Amino acid sequence: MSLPHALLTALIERPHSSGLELARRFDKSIGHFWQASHQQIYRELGRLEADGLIASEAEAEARGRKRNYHVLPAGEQALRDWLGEADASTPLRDTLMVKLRADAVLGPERSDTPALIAAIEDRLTQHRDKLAQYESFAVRDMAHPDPDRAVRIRQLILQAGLRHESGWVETLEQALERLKVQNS
Amino acid sequence: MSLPHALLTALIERPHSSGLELARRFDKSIGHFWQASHQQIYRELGRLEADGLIASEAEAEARGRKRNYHVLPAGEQALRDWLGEADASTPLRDTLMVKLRADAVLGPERSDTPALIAAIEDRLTQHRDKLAQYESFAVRDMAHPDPDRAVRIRQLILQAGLRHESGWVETLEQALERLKVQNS
DNA sequence: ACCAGCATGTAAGATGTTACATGATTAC
DNA sequence: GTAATCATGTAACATCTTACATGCTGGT
Repeated sequence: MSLPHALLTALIERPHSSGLELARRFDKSIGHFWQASHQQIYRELGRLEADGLIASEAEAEARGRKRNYHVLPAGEQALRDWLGEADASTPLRDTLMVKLRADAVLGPERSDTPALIAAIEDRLTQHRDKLAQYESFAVRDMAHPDPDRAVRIRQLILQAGLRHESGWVETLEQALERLKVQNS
Repeated sequence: MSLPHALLTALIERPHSSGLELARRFDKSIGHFWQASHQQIYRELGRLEADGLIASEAEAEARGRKRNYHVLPAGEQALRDWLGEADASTPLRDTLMVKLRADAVLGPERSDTPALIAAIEDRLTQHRDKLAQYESFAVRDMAHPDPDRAVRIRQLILQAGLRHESGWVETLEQALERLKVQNS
């Protein structure tokens, strides 16, 4: 589970942030590889504060008031310790693979292959859009004349995203090709 | 959510299966792209039966007795209907990306890069193992002389797995390369 | 005074994980 | 008969999603 650590990272990168500001950043940069809703973020910020890893400077603890957090030394240490923990590899887990298998098992007569083709085309559009977005980031990012450590790591993460999306585009294009031939 | 549909697919493929048999198959073929524990499977089988999508032939409803299920017409229809539903694209979501970003944000002095390198090497081993496993499947699968519809779909799914794992191997190798240079 | 948007939360339910409990069957 | 294993579950908890509730702030 990485949400608390993603929040610690985001707060070290930009201290004095509020929950909503963090939620907005999770919709952009961080969100490209770790997603979280604002409800999750508020809950997790509460836990991190209770655990003494972050603190808020809010005088007023009122409901609608902005609360800005910063990371305490214990929080930075927790993040550092976490870097060395082993994590299990993310297994492939995707509904479309299940659908393809269902189509194969049902067979051409009992399946509804045209509907599946439409669903795949929809997904393909999503991945192509994301891929285009990443490519525009890459153009901006690779132009860096003398990238430092942080920039090089960001480039690395971006390349992982590009690989992920172009892999899906390739997979889905192949799927369409095969399903359409067999359906005509 | 695809677990019920994955179970329907598995039960159409091999009717008269019990919960434990399904759980074992989720550790093999189906499990390569959709995972579920036996607890989840039992719970979901109960729901599917309550919803009238599957039925069990067990005379005795006793606790330790084997219960074999089969799919009812309503279940097959539910599966067919599901094929056309749109699914959201699986976003990249991985703890190692968060760790890389944390390392970048902490900077060379405050991070523990050697620990991160060890964690990445551990992950790299996992993905290489999986990749080797998929490659051995591929050798067996691609040898098919005249693949029918079902076999071609299985090959497609396997290629998606290969792409996924080799993508991770590539990403992690790049990460190690960059981190090590900067750490020496 | 009011409204739009900012900001923080609560509640309920689905899903997933971990640990444990219990009955039935088979091999010896 | 008893131990191992097969087979089905329960319980507790963590996570994630969806929908909703409430308070604050700035513009008109």
